[in-house]
Amino acid sequence: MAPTTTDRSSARDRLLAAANELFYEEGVHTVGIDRVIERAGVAKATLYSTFGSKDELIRSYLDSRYTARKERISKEVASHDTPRERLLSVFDVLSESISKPGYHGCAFINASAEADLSSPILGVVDAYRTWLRTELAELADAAGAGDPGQLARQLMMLFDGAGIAARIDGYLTAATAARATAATLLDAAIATKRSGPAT
Amino acid sequence: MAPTTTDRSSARDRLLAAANELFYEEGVHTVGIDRVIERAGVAKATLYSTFGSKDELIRSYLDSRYTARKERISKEVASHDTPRERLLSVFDVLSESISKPGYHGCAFINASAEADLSSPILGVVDAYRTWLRTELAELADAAGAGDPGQLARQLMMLFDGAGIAARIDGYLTAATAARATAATLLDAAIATKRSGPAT
DNA sequence: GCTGAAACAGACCGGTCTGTCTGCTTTCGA
DNA sequence: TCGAAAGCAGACAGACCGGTCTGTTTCAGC
Repeated sequence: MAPTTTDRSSARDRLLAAANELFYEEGVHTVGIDRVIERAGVAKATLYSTFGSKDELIRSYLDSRYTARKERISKEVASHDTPRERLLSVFDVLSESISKPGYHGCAFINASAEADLSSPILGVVDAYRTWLRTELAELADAAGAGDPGQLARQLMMLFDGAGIAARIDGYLTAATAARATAATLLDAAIATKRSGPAT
Repeated sequence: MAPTTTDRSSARDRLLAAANELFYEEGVHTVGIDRVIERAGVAKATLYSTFGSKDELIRSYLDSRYTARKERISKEVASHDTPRERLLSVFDVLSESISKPGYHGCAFINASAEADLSSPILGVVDAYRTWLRTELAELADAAGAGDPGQLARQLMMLFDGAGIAARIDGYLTAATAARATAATLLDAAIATKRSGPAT
C-alpha cells in the first residue's frame, strides 16, 4: 500500500513542487498552466482532476508554504531558551530565506499583490499573517514587553520591510539589520513596562 | 496656443490618469489595454503613437507617481522646522496616503512584484527607492543620528512594512504606529552617537 | 473654404491563456 | 490473468491579450 500511496500522491506532489518553483520565482499570474505541467511531468487532465482549477492550485501552493514556514519558525523558536532569544530568532529564519539563492521576497506578499480582492488566496495570506503576528505577540509577552501586541505590530513591519528591501534593493543583510532593530525596540518596550506607559 | 497645447497633451494626460487609476487599483498585469483606452476615451492608435508599448505606458505611469510623491514628501518636510519633525513628517505623508479611500499599498512595491527581472519599470522603482533612502539619510543626519545611513535603512523597513500592513491586514493606523516607532529608533540612534558606537 | 495633421472607432492578426475532451498506455489489486 | 482506475499526450474550444492597420472625423492655420 505504500507504493500505491506514493504513486497516487506523486502527481499531486510533483505539481505542488513545480508550482512552488515557478509561481514563487516568476509570479502566479505570469506562469501558465502549461509550464507547470511540463515541469511536473504531468498531464493537464491530471492537474484538473486533482486541483480543479488554477486558483485552487495556487491556493494549495501557498498553503504548503504556510505549513512549511510555520514549522520552520516554530522549530527555530523552540531551539532557543531565553524569551529574548526566542523572539529575535524569528528574524534568523528570515535571514536564512534571504541568503538562499533565488530569494524573491515574501511569497504571500507577492501573491497578494497579484491577486484581486475576491481571490481565494487571500484567505491563506491572512491565515499566515495572523498566525505570525499572534506568535510574535506571545513571544513578546514572554520577553517582558509592556504592550506585546504593539511590539508584535512593530516587528511585523520590520519583518515585511526587510523582505522588501532584500528583494527590491538587493539588501542582503536586511534581516540581520532588522533583528538588531528588533532588539532595540524590545528594549524600549521593556523600559516602557518598567516605567509605566507614557501619556 | 494654450488650447492647442491642452488638446495635444490631453490625450496623453487622460491615458496617464486612466492608467493611474486602473493599474494602481487592479495591477498592471491584470488590466488590459482596452480598458485603459476605454476609460481614457482615447483611440488605441493614439496610445501606441504616444507611448509605443504597454510597458512604456506602465513606466510612464510609475514615473508620474514618482514625481508626484517626491514633490509631496519634499513639501511636507519643508513645512516643518526642527530636524526631528522634518524626519518624522515623512510618515505623515504615508498616513495621508493610507487614509485615502482605495489605498492599495505602495504602487512601486506592487508593480515590482508583478514585473519580471528584465522589466524597464524596475529602473523607476529603483530611482524612487534610492531617492527616498537618500532623503531619509540626510534628514537623519540633520536630526543627529549616529549612523544616518543605518537609521535610513531602518526607517525604510518601517515605511514599507507599514504600507504592507495597511494593504493586507487593513491596519489603517500603521503609518501612525510606524511614525512612533521611528521616533523610538531616532532616540536610540542619537543616544548611540552620544555614547559612541557600541562595538 | 481648403489642407493636413492628429485623434477617433473599430476590425483584424497572431499568440497565449484556462479549461475540456478524447484516445492510448500503464499499473495494480482481486 | 484480467479489468478497473489512473496517468499520459495532445488536440481542441472559447476567451482575451498586445499590437497593427484602415478608414473617418475633427479642427487649426492659411
